Amino acid sequence: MSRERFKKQLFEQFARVGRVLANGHRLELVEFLAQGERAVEALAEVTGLSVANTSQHLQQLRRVGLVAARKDGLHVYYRLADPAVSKLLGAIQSIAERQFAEVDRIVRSYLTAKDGLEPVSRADLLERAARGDVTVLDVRPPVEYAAGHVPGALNVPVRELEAQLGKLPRKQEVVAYCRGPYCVLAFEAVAQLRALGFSARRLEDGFPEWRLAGLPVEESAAGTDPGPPAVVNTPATRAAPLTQGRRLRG
Amino acid sequence: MSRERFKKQLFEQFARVGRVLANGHRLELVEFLAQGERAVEALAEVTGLSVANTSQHLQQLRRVGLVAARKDGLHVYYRLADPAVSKLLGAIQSIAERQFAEVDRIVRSYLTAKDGLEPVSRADLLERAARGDVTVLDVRPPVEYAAGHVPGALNVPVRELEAQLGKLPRKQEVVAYCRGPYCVLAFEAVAQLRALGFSARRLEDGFPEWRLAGLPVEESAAGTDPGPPAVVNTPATRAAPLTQGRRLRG
DNA sequence: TTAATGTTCAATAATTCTATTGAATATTAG
DNA sequence: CTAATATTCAATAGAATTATTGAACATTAA
Repeated sequence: MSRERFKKQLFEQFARVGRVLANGHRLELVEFLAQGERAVEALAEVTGLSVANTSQHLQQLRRVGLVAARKDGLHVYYRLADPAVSKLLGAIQSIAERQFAEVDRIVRSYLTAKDGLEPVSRADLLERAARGDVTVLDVRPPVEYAAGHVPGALNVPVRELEAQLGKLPRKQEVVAYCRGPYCVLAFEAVAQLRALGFSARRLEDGFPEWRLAGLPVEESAAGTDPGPPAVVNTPATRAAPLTQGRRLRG
Repeated sequence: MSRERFKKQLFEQFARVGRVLANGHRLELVEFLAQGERAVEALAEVTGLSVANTSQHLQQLRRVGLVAARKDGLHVYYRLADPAVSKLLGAIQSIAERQFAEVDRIVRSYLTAKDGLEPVSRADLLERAARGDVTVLDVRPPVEYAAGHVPGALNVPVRELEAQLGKLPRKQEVVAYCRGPYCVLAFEAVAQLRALGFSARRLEDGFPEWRLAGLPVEESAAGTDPGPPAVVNTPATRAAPLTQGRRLRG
């Protein structure tokens, strides 16, 4: 094999990974999977894609080793193949962020209020939580909360926020978080709370980054919905063949 | 703006970066640019693309902020916009590597000899170089050598290796390196040297990774070819508009 | 000014990717 | 066994990406 051909083949392999990162829906799937494993239908709902289409995107992700899958009964649960995938997504986001005024513009145009939205750093939150002078608010759905959350965090999904205001002390600052720097749930919660007179800010990034940073994580059953088995991101079971001996139809 | 629309737009922005990483030639360009800046024609030669095509690929890389460009006289010099881009490429390569038996197969099928090709770690090389019991061999072209190399390394391009064997002491092990883990020059040099009876191994990864690791770098004029100005990877000058006031033709 | 050079632009055909549709497959429950 | 469910497969039309071509542009030198 000539050196030129060798190089072409090699970079073609690398590009296969790149191609899979070239679609917004797939990146969204990766972001969502960063929290733990999910079945196809749930992923379809989050992204707004059809189930069939979601399945195809997931298989592309799986083919290049970005996600892994595990079959349990009727469901196939997907998860990130490696925490490094989360970092890869972060790198892409940060490059996009740095480059595109547009990313900033989109974020800002969604957030009507501009001031006071500086996020709280993980270190600050950890310290203030230890002193007990802050209310930590997890605005993700109970399923995700159950799979792991910041110790001591209250779980109030955004939809129920207004109904459950009573849970929140008014004297302390509220720090809200959700899935990651671009998960809009926390933005929304902060906006709502501030509109209601609370002092509220976002945590920098979100829960996956908290976990990645090696900070303490609490796991517990959620009150309402047990959700899928709370096996979170264990890269132990490698992608076994999902279809046994199925072949093209003659 | 609804939350769904907001998310779609955001991930579409991220996917713009992903799309640019979806092509083998562009990844190859990034790998080559990891060593320092290069003019378009040189990049076209390395990748085997036409100049026009290379230019278009480079502009795609530039549009999403992966590379930056600087115009000097007739030439436009491209460079990585940020060392983080090098890491991003590395992440993609490592995922591809982990997933594809094929990547391994390609590499191995190019290397006829399998044994003794375990690379030398950077730490080992640094230590042994200090003791002087190893010959460090930089097999990249003189231009690249001049822009920065491992201290004390001899620069003998692969093509001239056989002619310049006299420079190499036979009693010491030779450690060869080039651009990165997938640069084939070092593989070739090692294969040649071993065939000639030398004890030879590769350095793990290559020079860009050496530099990224913060290890000492020596810069010097190359013997033969001064090459382009040896400004290496300074993210200081941001991409100024390259075309001044040029418009579509009526 | 003109000529030469390095780079970029614009249009095009060939290839590749995407979402949709409806059918096929595996698993569980009855 | 049959029915119901979750997922995957396969075919297809519409959209996007790629390499090629030749021309246009910007810079330097004469």
